[in-house]
Amino acid sequence: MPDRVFKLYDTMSRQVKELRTVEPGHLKFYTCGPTVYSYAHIGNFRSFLPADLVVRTAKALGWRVTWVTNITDVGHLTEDDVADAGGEDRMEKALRSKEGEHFSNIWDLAEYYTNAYLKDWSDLNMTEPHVRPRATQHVREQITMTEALIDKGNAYETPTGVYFDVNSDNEYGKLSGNTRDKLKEAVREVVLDDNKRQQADFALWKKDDKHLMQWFSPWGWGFPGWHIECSAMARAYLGDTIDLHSGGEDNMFPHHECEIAQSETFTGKPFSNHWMHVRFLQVEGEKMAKRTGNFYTVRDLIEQGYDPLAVRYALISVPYGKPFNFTLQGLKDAQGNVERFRECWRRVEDPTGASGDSSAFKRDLERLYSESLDAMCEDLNTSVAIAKALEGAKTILREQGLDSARASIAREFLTKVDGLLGISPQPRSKDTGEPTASPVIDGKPIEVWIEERASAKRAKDFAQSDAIRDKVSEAGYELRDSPEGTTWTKKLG
RNA sequence: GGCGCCGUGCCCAAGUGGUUAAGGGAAGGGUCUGCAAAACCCUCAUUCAGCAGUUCGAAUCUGCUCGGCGCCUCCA
Repeated sequence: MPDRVFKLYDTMSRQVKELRTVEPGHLKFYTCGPTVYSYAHIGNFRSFLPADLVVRTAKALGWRVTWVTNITDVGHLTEDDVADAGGEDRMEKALRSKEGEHFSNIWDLAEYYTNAYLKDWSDLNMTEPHVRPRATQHVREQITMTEALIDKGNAYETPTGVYFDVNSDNEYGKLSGNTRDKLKEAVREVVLDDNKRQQADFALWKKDDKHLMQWFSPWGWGFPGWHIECSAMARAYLGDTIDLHSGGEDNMFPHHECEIAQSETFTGKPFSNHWMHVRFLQVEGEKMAKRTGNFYTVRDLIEQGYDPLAVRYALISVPYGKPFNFTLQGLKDAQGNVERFRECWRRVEDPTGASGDSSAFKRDLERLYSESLDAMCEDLNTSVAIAKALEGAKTILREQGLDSARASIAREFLTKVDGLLGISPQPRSKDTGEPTASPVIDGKPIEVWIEERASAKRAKDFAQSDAIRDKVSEAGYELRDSPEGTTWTKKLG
């Protein structure tokens, strides 16, 4: 296999460039995770999925990967008048609006939504990171870092908290282009906080002895600022300089800008050598919003009968740097293609064909996998990578019956493609457990209808069997006959 | 006001200087099947928003026009 170069767009240098690792063959990668104040929505996962694809691609290249992605379980503030200076804590707000539903306190709320997030993550077949640190478990490191920044003259204490002095960092603004001069010219209305040296200064620590989550610090009771958690956790697990840092495009400023300022003034070394940002998605051509009714969580879509892998497929079908319009039609298209991979696996598990020369078959599949990996190395060109994988699926399905040699070749292809893209699911042993509840139609479970239809078919009473099919169909389910019997699936809305 | 993205067949979409403009969906035809589904085969852009220019050569580069969108201290 020729040595491949893994290229990714780098926000800092504004160009596609090779992803290099400080330690040869070992990628150290940090991804900003969600604040767990509600269910994560498909937009959250649209931005996490490319990180998963970076990890998969790096592994396919034979690299070792250490991937850290955090969970922000202490809320940052809702008001943006002045950098982190005011507003309401997002998690406290969520607790108040949802109090009495499930949660007795804010820690329960964080725990509940953390678990929901982890379930969605796993449903979408995302790679497990090596560490998934939580902000509340690293407050000590955040305090230590804040103290050091005060000592170095990069931060100062006021009656309301500790702030980072952006004037002490000449490079502030290098990622987003929001340099200190430009920030002064910002046209937005801002409320000046007299406690701060300049409005662009952001909080490292907020003094607040009323906050629902508070810790004791050298500055009294309070809680850490939003940006400092990622600096502290990235350093704790990956060291002073990491190879790659990713997040949604909104993270670029202020979050990542502030992380860079904190980390680089603290260590005196580069924080991350490569920056990746994912564009926000739209839904049915509009910004996703609860108000417009186009707001989806992963569990919403699964509830509606969509395959979680189809959701994954749809969300990665367009490269991460392009505007992406998520549509239900696109999701249906995705579902059909995921089914196609499933059909490939069925045939691989049950080879029936006569043996013959399989060398061309092998050569084609090896080439297609290689082209798929090439595409991923070109700034994660998932459109092309998926197209190559699908060509492989068609190559497999074209063989009327696979002999054992071809089945083995096909199995290797499907396994490798699944490792790279995660959309060609190797069937787990005897299904995934969790039997789906049988729907009841006109007072009878669907299994009874299937049995009655089978009897009608045996009696050649096709009018009756078709009537049953229609009845089940009207109830929203589809029957599918196969040599092994009849199965049912929920029809998609 | 600043920064940036996009406009390719009925729909989604890859391609960013040079052989036949990927792939998926839909649609039409066919094979198979009691029906349905699945699967396979065939058909489906002389053309890339418009105009002007650079070039031997442009969907790809430059300029302008029209249209859609994102970010700029809540947000993935």
